[in-house]
Amino acid sequence: MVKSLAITRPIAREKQQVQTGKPLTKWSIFLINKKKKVQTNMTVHAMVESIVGCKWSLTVLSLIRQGINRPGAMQREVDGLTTKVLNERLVKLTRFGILHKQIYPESPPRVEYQFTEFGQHFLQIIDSIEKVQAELTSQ
Amino acid sequence: MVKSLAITRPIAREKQQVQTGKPLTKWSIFLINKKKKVQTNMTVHAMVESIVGCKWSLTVLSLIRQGINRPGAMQREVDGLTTKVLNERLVKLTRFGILHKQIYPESPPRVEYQFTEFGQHFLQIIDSIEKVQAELTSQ
DNA sequence: CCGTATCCCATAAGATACTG
DNA sequence: CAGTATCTTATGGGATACGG
Repeated sequence: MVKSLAITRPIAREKQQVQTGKPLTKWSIFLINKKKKVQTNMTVHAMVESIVGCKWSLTVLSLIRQGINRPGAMQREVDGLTTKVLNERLVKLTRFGILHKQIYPESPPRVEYQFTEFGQHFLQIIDSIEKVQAELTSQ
Repeated sequence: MVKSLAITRPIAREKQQVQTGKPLTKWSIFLINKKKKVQTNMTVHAMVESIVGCKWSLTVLSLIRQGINRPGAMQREVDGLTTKVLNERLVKLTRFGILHKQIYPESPPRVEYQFTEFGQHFLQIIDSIEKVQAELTSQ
């Protein structure tokens, strides 16, 4: 008899965190749930794992920072990025409160994503990655 | 007829990178392979994804920085970290040249991990994560 | 253009047991 | 103590098609 497998992968881990509210460390941050903010015991550490653990997340964040902030444009820019996955990432980053989704009621529909104030904090992490990259390259 | 699934997850991505040598961007760094250094077209971006994407990696790096650098001690410190996964992470981080494995030929055997000079660059990333955490907590 | 839905399968990580 | 091996299962992400 084998016990059921623990939830382990990034997206699953996130769900688990939200459900159980169990912290990895002592801090808490906010996670946006539908229309209200719900406090959960998720850490930046866990958030970073959950985000970076998902393929294309860093790519998407980089793109938006470069000003490529419309889904269609992103897909055109990146080879191999499918609609489904792109949307999953955008939804997730939005749920995390890192991105804000701006919908323009036009025809054809237009949507733009931008960093929230909260999300801007995360850019530091992207920065540090690029900084390391630069350091290692310059040698 | 469905084509074989592309290799997509962190560890798999790493293998793919090493095998094909296809870069995600224009930079190259080193990956330590057995006893010689082999240049491969892996980027810090990809490396970070591959590392952080794996559960417990950040935890392990944090532990080592705190001076908890022996496998047994790590396991005692962290709840839920199994031998198998811990070892997988340590091997990987060592292969990446981020950690150095120091073996003391004693009995009982003693092993200690420490950051390589190369690996110290990565501490910036951990730092930035902790900085963000601190920023978000202090509000 | 934007988003959702379905199908599919290689695989990450937990559980467990075992060796030097 | 350090590390390996085997088994297991839920799931991330690609492919594809469809709807507003």
